Amino acid sequence: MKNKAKKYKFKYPIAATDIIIFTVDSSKLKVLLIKMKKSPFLNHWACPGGLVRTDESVESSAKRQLKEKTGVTNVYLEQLYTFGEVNRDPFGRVISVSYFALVPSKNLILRTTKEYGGVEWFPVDKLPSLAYDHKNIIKYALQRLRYKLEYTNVVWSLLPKEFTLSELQKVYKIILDKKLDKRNFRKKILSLKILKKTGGKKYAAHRPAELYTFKSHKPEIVKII
Amino acid sequence: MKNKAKKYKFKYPIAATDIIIFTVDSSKLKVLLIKMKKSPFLNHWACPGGLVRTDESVESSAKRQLKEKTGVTNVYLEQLYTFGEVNRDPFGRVISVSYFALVPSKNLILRTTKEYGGVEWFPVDKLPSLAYDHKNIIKYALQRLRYKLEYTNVVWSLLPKEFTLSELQKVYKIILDKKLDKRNFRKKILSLKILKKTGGKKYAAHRPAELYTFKSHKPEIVKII
DNA sequence: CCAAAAGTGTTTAATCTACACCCATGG
DNA sequence: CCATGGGTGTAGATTAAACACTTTTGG
Repeated sequence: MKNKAKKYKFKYPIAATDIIIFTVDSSKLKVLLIKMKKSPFLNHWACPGGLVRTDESVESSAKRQLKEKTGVTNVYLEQLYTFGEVNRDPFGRVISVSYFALVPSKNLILRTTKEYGGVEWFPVDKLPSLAYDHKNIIKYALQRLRYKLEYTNVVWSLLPKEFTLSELQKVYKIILDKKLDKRNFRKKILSLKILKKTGGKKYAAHRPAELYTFKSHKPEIVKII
Repeated sequence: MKNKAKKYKFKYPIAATDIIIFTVDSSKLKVLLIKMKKSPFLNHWACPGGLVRTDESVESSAKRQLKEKTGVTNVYLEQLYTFGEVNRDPFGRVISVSYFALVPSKNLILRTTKEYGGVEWFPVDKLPSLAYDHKNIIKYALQRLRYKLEYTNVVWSLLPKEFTLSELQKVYKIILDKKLDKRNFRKKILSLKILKKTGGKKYAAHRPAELYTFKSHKPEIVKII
């Protein structure tokens, strides 16, 4: 009965946020996870998250979690889905409003707290044992991410301010996991008029590449692929 | 202080569901609303909804609300968005997980309870004064509905089992609010192989129309328009 | 026989797909 | 001078858009 009392500590379900944070790094799509120290999820990993307070909106809560748990601020953040199965959380009746975040790979300043056993990036195709229903949530987030890349301009949130067309194409290749024809990709992306040349070039042991930026960093619906 | 005590009756925000129920009837897209009897929303209208209990999932809660408030069961129901602003509900700190439902126009068996002042269908272009942030929620639901009609087969949930191609086209015309070429529409919808002829015909004061049904009543991604 | 909606094809424009070679640089 | 990735165009296939007349029934 003690257990049950604990389980139903609150008269109504309480709300939490969980954030699926993606980046592209070393030719891999990665997700940020934290290591848990509490049974029954000892040494399992979870997406950062926590309870929503009464004095903050759900979105503010997600931003706060993101900052507190990872030090990440000012990134693309979008509500994903609300998971509300009765037994999804063994610690209590918690409804999870999930968000997904996209960060450029250089913003990888990770912060850890003693509450958790660590913070790490994992390639999405090599995930460790996950706590709660987070395996499902990540799967769902991945679908949404692929969709977003094909139908909106949010890929800007995964790239540095200036980038080459090949770098842009590579992000698409990694996330969509399919080959794209270089000429067709360039023709298409340039025809959309969402990029502009910076005038700069990236030098390397081959012909220098033009650098581009996104004209706008606001989410827009654009059919890209 | 009494007020404040009431407002913060719960240590954490509590969760509710709100359901935006659409139908097409008399050449209008309509939404089901219930009339409120409590100040500050006396005589305002709201989408049906209510608190999520600890022993039910969020989706079950939405289905329960739908049944209790309107008598409607067995309809298309999809999670829409979770609205979590701090001051969206003057009665307390409530997070609303919204759903949208699509019902065929003949399932209009409305039920009302003494808790509310009435239940009615309103055309989306002639909405009454709405409680809470429900005007926004309906606007959001409408966007989603239009998207769903263009990119999935869920239009089946707004139609009777058997229908003519003209009836199908009319639903698209009403919801998307744009003219569609009859020949192109038929060519396209038939090429998708999602319909089959029933063999029956609908008779009227003109040439009889072939009746069709959807092969599948499961949501699928299909580019229709 | 008349009114009303059902049903049906073709032509043109736009978009998508496949595909191969030369260029500019660093080392 | 060579290895490496950057940069470019065209032809054929597919898909989308515009458009008008004949058919079948009820009344």
